[in-house]
Amino acid sequence: MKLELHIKMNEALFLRNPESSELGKNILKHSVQLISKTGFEAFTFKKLAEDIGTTEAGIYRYFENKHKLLVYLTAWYWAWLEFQISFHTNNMNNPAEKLKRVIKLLATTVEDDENTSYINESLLYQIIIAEGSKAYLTKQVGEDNKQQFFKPYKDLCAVVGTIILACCPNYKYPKSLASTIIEMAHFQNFFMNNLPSLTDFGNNKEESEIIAFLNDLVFNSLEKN
Amino acid sequence: MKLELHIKMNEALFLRNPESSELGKNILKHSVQLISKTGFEAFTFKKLAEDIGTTEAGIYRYFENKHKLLVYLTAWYWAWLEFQISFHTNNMNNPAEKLKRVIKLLATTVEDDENTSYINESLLYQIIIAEGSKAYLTKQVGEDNKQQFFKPYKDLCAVVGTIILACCPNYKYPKSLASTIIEMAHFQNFFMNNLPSLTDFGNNKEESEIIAFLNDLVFNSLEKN
DNA sequence: TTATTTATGATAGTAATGCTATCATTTTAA
DNA sequence: TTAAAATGATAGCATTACTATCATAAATAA
Repeated sequence: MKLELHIKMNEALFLRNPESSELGKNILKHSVQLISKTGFEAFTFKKLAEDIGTTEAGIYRYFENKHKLLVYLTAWYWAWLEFQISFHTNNMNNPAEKLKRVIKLLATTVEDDENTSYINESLLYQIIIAEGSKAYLTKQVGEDNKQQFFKPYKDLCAVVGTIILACCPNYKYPKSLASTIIEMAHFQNFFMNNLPSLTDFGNNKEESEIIAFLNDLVFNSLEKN
Repeated sequence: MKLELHIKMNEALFLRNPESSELGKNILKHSVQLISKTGFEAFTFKKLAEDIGTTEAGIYRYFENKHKLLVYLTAWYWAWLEFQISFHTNNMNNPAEKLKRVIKLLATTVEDDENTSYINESLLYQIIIAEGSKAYLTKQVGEDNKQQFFKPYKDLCAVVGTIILACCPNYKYPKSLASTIIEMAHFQNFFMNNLPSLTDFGNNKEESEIIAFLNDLVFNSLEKN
């Protein structure tokens, strides 16, 4: 038995649904590879087209510009992660255990699920860490938000916030703590690997230490309340 | 009496020292205005030159490219902030009070110090919030780091880490907590104003609530240890 | 003061980026 | 089997991201 997970994406993110054709899937697949290789700044539709063996115009039929493509990929990731979380915390009745599991999922390098899709989750995780914030750190964040581009991120944040409240109903900042955990899971990883003196993990570079830090941070806050 | 604070910048950040001439100072002044107005992506040296009333080539004599200029501005900000912190926490002997003061300084919109310089600190603070991470979220972060471009940020982080340790000598993650406070002071502000459902401050949009959140986060962690 | 370096302004030019448009050909769906 | 839709090939254009040249103005040193 093989079930394929399908994530329904916001239609305003693309001109033509990239999941509806081979070329579209290639765009997703190769853009993940190319962005993770060159970084988002140096990434262009021309290079992507050469990579795939199609033309620039071909890419533009699917995505308006590279910003939309980045937003698409990040939205896909957040939606995928929310599913991972709901799957892996299913039937857990202790909210604290649940929250620990969430933190672990957020801060652990994902392995590519070879079968699932044309998207390499492992490379995408690297993109999220290094480029993810660029999806919303723009002047258009307001319009993009109106079009619900960040809904998967907000949904994930809401899910985490709900678990936090389940742990500690009196806690005053569930949503801010949720966004803090999510962002820091990635930033501490980026810092650990690139600016290690901003972290306490420079020597071992172990994800497990980031997880320990986040657990410490979160549970000290929640137990106090 | 009027003392002017002077920040000595890393010479590898510029081709010609922008503080050494009127044109240079204009570049700094107008780039802060223009970046905060248009965002870093839409900001170009051409537009900046028009703004100032000079030519594109003129700007290139000072800065290699706009990335270096952004790194310059962020480095300036971190150095300036470190001074503010050392000034405002001077002679405070209670480390917890000191840390509270630091959090407040990090999360409070700065007012432009009209006199100090050609840099509008208030606008620069907005740039740091919305564009600051882009200074290091690049493929060149390693090389930039080798050239010490992020030293002011790392120094600030070290200062905050030291205060954290003074509060609680057993605490295991002083540097990671420091970078978390610094990043979150800005991200929660950005979220509050642009993606409010990621925070608990969407209704009032008060900086004081961000400060309260960060204090809660930090001191629960430190008191526990 | 003059001579000389140094900074600026004006102008040009070039390769790459970020698109849009057209049209012929192939693929797919009715 | 025919019409519709997707792709490939090519062209073009405005903007971006630079680099180069040369004349002039301003600062400085002899």
